[in-house]
Amino acid sequence: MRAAEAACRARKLRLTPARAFVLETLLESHQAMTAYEVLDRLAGAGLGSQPPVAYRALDFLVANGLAHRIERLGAFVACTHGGAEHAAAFLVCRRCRRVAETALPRAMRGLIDEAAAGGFAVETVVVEAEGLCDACREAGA
Amino acid sequence: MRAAEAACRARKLRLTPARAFVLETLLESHQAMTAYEVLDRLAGAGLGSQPPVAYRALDFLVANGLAHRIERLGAFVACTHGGAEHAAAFLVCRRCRRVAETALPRAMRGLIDEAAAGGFAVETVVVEAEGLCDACREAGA
DNA sequence: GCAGGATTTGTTATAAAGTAACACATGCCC
DNA sequence: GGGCATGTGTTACTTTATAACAAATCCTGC
Ligand SMILES: [Zn+2]
Ligand SMILES: [Zn+2]
Ligand SMILES: [Zn+2]
Ligand SMILES: [Zn+2]
Repeated sequence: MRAAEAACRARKLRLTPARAFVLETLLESHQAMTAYEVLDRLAGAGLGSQPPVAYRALDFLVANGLAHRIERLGAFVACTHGGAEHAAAFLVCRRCRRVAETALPRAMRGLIDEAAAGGFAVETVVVEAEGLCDACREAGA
Repeated sequence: MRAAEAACRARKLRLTPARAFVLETLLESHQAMTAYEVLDRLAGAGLGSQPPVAYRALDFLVANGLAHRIERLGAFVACTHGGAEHAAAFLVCRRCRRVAETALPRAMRGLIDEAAAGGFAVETVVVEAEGLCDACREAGA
């Protein structure tokens, strides 16, 4: 959180109350949250009750690398890197929706270069591994 | 298409009229199609007009490796491998929604092994590179 | 301080994507 | 041809996401 605030100051981004609240909410949740779950929290805090409020805050956080959208779940998680420039991969538990962020394998370069050779200009890469986390595996599939 | 029919016979899968129609539709479309676009075609062919009709056919095709869901788009493409067992990565044009299927980099193994070492059992991996295809890049961003 | 532009918020309404549930039909095995 | 699995038709609904536009707020240069 501190890191995020610092990153926003450094980049002259406005971490408004709603945005800060959403980021804190994501940081405290240990699972991916849908926009509507976030919206519930916002409503509870009196910061807005309509979908666009949640989507706007989330869009801001994602655009500035403070949060990530997990495509597989249509849900969001706080970034664990405090917003520094980075490419990430995710381990997504299909049972509890817990998400671990890891470094994007260097080997992905190969894919990008190959694509470029074929005329395709890669801008972003989504890597999401779905499976079962430790706790869920022990608890039974 | 021939390959898909053969694969279904070999695996005792029922490629019913609706399923075959959806697969053909995807094969002929050179872009990813949403479930509702598929549904429109189905309706046009008199094969059903309600969302579950499209989703059931698509679920069948995806479950059996004859089509893939592009998470980034919430849309579907026919597999270019005729259903043989395989892990794929995708190059997704954000402008025209054209999708190219490529082999999943062998290096992804590293990610999977690393996850396993951390107690996470990977079952499937989604790799989608988003960017601009050759044609769209030339036409201007 | 304050005009004027850019950004952010509040709100309504609507679009798009996906699923639950259940009755009915169809194929398949014996 | 009885019984069971699989597939279909349909209704209704949930979840996810955006368009559009007016009001408020912030910044910047004067
Ligand atoms: Zn991150
Ligand atoms: Zn889990
Ligand atoms: Zn494929
Ligand atoms: Zn394109």
